[in-house]
Formats: sequence, structure tokens, C-alpha cells
Amino acid sequence: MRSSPIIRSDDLRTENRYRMLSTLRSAGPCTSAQIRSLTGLSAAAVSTLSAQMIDQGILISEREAPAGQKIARGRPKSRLSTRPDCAHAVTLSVTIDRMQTKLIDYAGGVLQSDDHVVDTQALSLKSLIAEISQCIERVCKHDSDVELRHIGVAFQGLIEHDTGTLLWSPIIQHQNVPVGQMLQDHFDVDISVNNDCVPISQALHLQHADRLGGTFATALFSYGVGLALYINGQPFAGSRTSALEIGHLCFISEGALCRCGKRGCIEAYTADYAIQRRINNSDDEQLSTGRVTRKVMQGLAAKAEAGDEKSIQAFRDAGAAMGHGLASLFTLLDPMPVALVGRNDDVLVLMRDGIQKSLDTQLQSHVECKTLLHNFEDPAPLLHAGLVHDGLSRIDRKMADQTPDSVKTA
Amino acid sequence: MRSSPIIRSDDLRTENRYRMLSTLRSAGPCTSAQIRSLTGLSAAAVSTLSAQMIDQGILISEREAPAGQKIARGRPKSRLSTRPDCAHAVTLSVTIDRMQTKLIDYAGGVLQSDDHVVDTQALSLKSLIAEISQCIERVCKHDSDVELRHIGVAFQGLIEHDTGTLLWSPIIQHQNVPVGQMLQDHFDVDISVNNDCVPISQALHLQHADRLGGTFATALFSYGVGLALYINGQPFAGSRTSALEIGHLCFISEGALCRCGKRGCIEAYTADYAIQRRINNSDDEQLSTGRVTRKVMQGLAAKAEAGDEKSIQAFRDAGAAMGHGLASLFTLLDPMPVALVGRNDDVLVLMRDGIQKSLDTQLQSHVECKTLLHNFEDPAPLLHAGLVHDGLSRIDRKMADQTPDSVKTA
DNA sequence: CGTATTTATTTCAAAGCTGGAATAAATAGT
DNA sequence: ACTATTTATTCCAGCTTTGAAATAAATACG
Repeated sequence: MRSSPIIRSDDLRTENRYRMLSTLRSAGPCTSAQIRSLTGLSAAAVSTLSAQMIDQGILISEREAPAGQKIARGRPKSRLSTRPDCAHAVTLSVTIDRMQTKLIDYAGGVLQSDDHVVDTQALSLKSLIAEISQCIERVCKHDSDVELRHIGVAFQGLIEHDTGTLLWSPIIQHQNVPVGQMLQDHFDVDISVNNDCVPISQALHLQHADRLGGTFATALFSYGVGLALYINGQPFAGSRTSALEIGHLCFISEGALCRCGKRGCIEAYTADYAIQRRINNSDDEQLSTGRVTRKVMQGLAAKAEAGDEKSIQAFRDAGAAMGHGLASLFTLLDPMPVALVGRNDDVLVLMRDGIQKSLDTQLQSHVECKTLLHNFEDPAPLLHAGLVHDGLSRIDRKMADQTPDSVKTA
Repeated sequence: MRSSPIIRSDDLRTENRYRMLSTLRSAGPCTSAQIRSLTGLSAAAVSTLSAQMIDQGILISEREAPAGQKIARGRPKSRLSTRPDCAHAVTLSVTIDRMQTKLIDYAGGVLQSDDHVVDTQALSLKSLIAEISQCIERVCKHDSDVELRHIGVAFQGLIEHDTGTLLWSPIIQHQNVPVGQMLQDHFDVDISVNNDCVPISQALHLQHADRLGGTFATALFSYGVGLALYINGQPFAGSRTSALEIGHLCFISEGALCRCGKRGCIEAYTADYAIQRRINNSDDEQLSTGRVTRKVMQGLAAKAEAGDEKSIQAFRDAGAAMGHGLASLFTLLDPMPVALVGRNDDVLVLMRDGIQKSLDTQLQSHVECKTLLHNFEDPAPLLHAGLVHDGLSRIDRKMADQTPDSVKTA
């Protein structure tokens, strides 16, 4: 019934421990003075807490890198950082044709990678879970002494964030699959399952807050179109799902056929498969399966650049559809910068006019929309960074909770 | 740079004082035991804090109402409540044809009311502010000893919530008016300016959480259509504005003319004026001014109920437009219950089919949408309750901050 | 080698909260 | 009047935090 967790003096310690870990997580190794200024805690508190966490084996204190010429006069700084072998996380990204799995240590280092090619659409429910589990086991098996504390999974689709239930996904044939629960049963660690857009936007916020600010949208182009929001420096979490299904807003009623079964969805014009089918077959009905590679998209872009009318129109329409979606978003919420992820620059150039035209037409004139579109071609490193950050942050939360009696050996 | 305010042991007192006030605000007068259980604070803390706040003149302690037969055996309970004359707030609602102003005491009692008829669209910028100021002065003048601490203003339009700047409004001819700043300069108290939908949704959350839950949308039909959200028990605040301009989502491209200057907006089909112009003039172009009264709307509804085809179609289209907006909202975010405010039941019945049909058509089939539409005919009491709650809550925040030396005489 | 310098830790009183126990307060029943 | 009963307050040790001051630590410089 209470809105925020009660604030009692002993919750304070937990909260401040988390503040420190969280600061180290996003800022990297810090001296105690840095932590003091970043967290606002007093020197005494930082000292006490860090000593305690070092005792517990959560943090380590290291002499500052001897690399640079030491011209410092006094006692050299030492930096605190999270102790790598104190905990481990697994990140798992599922796309239509592969599963990419990584074993991460508590400092964010990649210990093992696994790239498993598989047609996710062809999998039975049972083998889907089996394949995922095997990927996880494969990266864990390599190292003994793995303290697995979290598994983070990301893929396209509608996902209930607090249970990790897959409600629907274009890359998986099954619905209402309690992926989170099933993995939880199997591995007995904390699981989080997210639409891939969510960790990507998290990574963008960490790495590009200077360009994007605290409020921005992240649109991910891939086999479909995903969208996630940051609002005032916080990731937006809906009541059930966190990603916004902008791809399935209605663009043209009774329009092109979409994978979701409806007609006229934005995705049916702006997704990779939609552009491809239009240019290659002049067809808005065919529901091709399989991934359209970045290379193929560049080929289509080249065709348009070469002056092919049909191709030019396809890209323009894709832009118009996307612009319609953004206009709707900006009408409902406020206009905000947009990070476009997953399209090569040359592809985006072809869409840009269409996007802008839609925005100009559909936004009220008094809504100032100096839309800022930023392009980030490759989603992979962002997705990885986001998954790592998310997974380790959740472990941080648990570490902060841990009372200082359950000490670990160094 | 820090995400949440630092939690230091002395912030605790402020925070817990606020918890108590906030609890009293939404639950009404409480015994100390009730406060204890509602806030989670210890009995000792409640005792200390309440004694302190009674000393400061913020709270009063009263014997429980002697009305009911006292069958209680032991020491009678006493209830804490906020002391009415400790602070005052003004609430001001501006609609297209009037300004309604109230002077409220710290316990929520209405001390003065003022209903001022004025054509807001005809006002110059200067006289707009002058009229508002006079309304406020009028209700304050009546009582001497008014400790004015907050002014809360609500009207239709796009409003920047943290500065209280009116960006655009259908009922006011001017744009980018720093209403909040101007009133602040004039009265030198805390000001909040909001789209009227926001306090209404706040009131709904307070009064009807049982029916609506913690996540719901509030749609307000009046001269236009407004929308506000609650998500997981929290009012949704965009980065700039808090209300969602669902009325200006594009429903039919190149469609009916809207007051905003664009064509095909949802509002151009579903607002009072849109339905009226369609039924009376078969015209989608005319931009009538002035308010369409509830009575007139009921007249139109009667016409439809009597079987008039044109009227039936107008209401059905209004519903379809609204359904389109809700479908877009539910596609971007999650489906959620909707509180419809400001339409009589009979009017709504006529729209309902259209709404449902749009939802059925436009939502993906796998999105379970047992849409729950709840009707609340009269916005006035909700708006009032919301404004009062919001204003007093902001005063609570300040009262909580107040260190216990600046004592007030009882 | 001793000193200056910079960084980190320790110490101490004051203030907030908790939980549990002991009191105090205020009434109804006998 | 005295007791039982219920509610509110007070008191205690134990934990957290802060700020300021005093130490301690670890190095460069002369």
C-alpha cells in the first residue's frame, strides 16, 4: 500500500551502498573522492561503506594505473571498482536467425561468447527453451567457479517486463510464453527479459547523453520496428510492457499486409522486409520470412541512388510511415530527439525526406519540432552494452542488500 | 547529476513529515495508529513528529467524533488532521466562457467561491492576466488572515508543467504565455498550471482506484478532447507537458477541419463542436466558437436516439475517431482502462459502438483488449477535488521542509 | 633522509529512525 | 473508588548519517 519503500535509517545503508555501486557501474572505477562527489555521500560514509564492501568481496581497491607519468606529489589515488569474480551474468540476444550469448563478469568483462545459428521461427516451444538453456549452459560451462547471478534476455516482441513473459513476437511462433519463469525454474537466478529496444536505449543514454539529452526515443530498425523511450533521464516503463509498438500503429487503413495480421501498419512499409518486397516484387502482400541482411538493404539503397523510381518511392514511403509514427508519438507525448538504430546512413538518407514531410504535415504548427534524428548504424554494440549494464545493475541491487555478515573470501 | 535526492539522515525527518502529511491528505483525519500503519513509521516516530507539527501549528489533534455511541472501553482515540487556518490555497479553473475560483483552507474546506463569466477567446494578453488576478484577489479579499501559499490553475491546452507556461490553448488566443511566471510575480506564492485533465485524473485515482486500478487513461470531453495517464499508481508526466494531445492525432488524412489548423484530427470528429456542426449543418469546415452546453449535446443525442440517420452517423464517427485515438495509445503503450469524463451517459452510448469497432479493427488480435470504459458525467467535482489535492499537497511539501523552529502561534 | 603534499581513514558529537518495554492517559465497567 | 482496557507517549540501546578535525598513508622533492 505504501508508494515508495519506507525510508528507515537502516534502509539508508542499503540505499547508499547501491548508490556507490551504481555510480561505479556507470562511471567506471573511481577514487573515493570521485564517489564522494558523484553520490553526495560524506567522506566518512564512503570510507566506511567501501571498506565494508571490500571486506565482503564486492569491491576491490587498486593503485591508479601506473601507465601515465606520475607527477602527483602526494599519496597516490586508488580507485575502487567492482570485483570481477564476485558475480557473473549471462546476456542473451535472440534474433530471427541466431542466439548470441555471453558470459560477463561483475566488472563487465566478457569471459565467453557463443554464437548459435538457429531459425527461431521453426522452433517448437520446448526446443526454443531448450536451445536457450543450452546456449546459457555452454557459456557457463567453460569456466568453473562461475557465480551466476543474472540472466538477461533480449529480443523483438511484446514482453511483459515484470514477469518476463513473451506475449507475442514476430520471430517466435508461440504466444504467452513465460520465458522468464521457465528460465528461472531452470537456472534459479534472477532473470530479466526485455524487448531489445530497451537495453539499446539504456546504452544510448549511458554513452550519448550529451547528444540525446535525458528525453529521447530509440527506434530500432530490424526485422520490424521497435521503439523505447527515455523520459527525464529515466527509462520509460509501461504498466506491462516497456517498448512501444510503433510499428503497428495504423498508417494507411486497409493498406499493406503486416506480419501481425492487420493491414496498413507502419511496419508494413518501413521494416526491412516491407521495403524489400516492394522493390523486388512490387508486392505489398507477401510475408517473406527470414532476415534481410544489412548488405541486401544497401543493395536496395544503391538501386534507389541510381535513380530507380520504384526504389526511391519505396524508401520515401518507408520514411513517410516512420514519420507518421513519430508524429503520433510527438502528438501524444512531447517532441523529442530520436535515435535511429540499425540502418546504414545511406539507407536513412533515402527515408529522411519522407520522415520530415510526415512530421511537417501532421504536427500542429505551434508544436516546434526541430526534430533531431541521430543515426547509430550498428545495434550490436549498443545492445551488448545495454544488456551488460542492465544485468550488472540488477546484481548491484542484490549486492547492496546483502548484509555485511555473509562475507566472501577474497 | 544525481538521480534521486540524496538520502541523508536529516532528509529523513523531512521525508517522514511529508509522508505523514501526505497520508492525512489522502486518507483524511487519522489516529496515530492508522498513520503508523499507513506510513510504516514507528509509533515513536509518529509521536515525535506529530507533537512537533502540532507545536508548529501544522496539525491539530481532536477527540474522535462523539457522534457515534462510544462503546469503546479504553482511552478514546484522537485523530490528527491538518489545521485549516494554517495555510490557504486558491484553485482556478478557466473554461472557454468562465473562470471559477475558490479559496481553500489547509483542510480542504472551501472558504470562498467566485464564478466569473468571461469570453476567454476575446481577451488580450494583458486583460487575460488581469482577469485571472482579479479573480484570485476577489476570493482572497473576503477573509483577512489568509495565508496564501499556493495557486493552482487548470485549463485546456498545451502547458509546460514545470514553468506553468501556456504553449497553446484552444480557448486562448495567445501562445507561449508564461502564466505561471506572471502570477508568481504578482502574488509571490507557489503556482502550478496544468491541463485540466491532469487534476481530474488525479482525483479519479484518489476516489476510484478500486474501479480504475493504478494504470488508466482519463479522457475529458469538452470543447476539445484531453487525455491524461496514470501509470502504476503514478501520474504520468511527460518531459514538457503532462497531458496527451490525443485530440490532435491524425484520424483521417485530409479530413475535417480542426481548430488547430490541421485536417482530420480526432478532435474534428469527436469534440462537442464537431458533432454539433455535423448534425446541424452537415458541415466539417465551420469552426464555431463558444461552448456547446451539455444540454445542447443531449438535444443532439435525443435526435440520434429518435432515429435521425445523420445524427447517428455523427456520433458513430465521433466514437470511431475516439477509438482510433485509444487504439493508437494502446498500441504505443499498453491497453488500459479508460475513464471518460464530461459526456452524459446517453451521449456516450451512441459513441460506444464506434469506439469498440475501431479498437477491434486496429488493435492486434493478440493484444487482449477487454477495454473497460468507465463514465463520469460531470467533470466539475473531479476537477475541484484534483485541484485541491494538488494544491494542498504542494503546500504539504513545504510544510514538511519547514524546520521546527519557525513556530506559528495557535 | 626528512619534509611537503596529496589522498584516505578514523574519531566524535549530534541528529534521525527502530523495536521493545515501560509509562501515562483517559475512559467503561463493577 | 478501583480495575480493566485501550491508546498514546516516553525511554532506551543500537544503527545510520553528517561535518569537521585529526590521523594515517604513500609518495615526490630537495
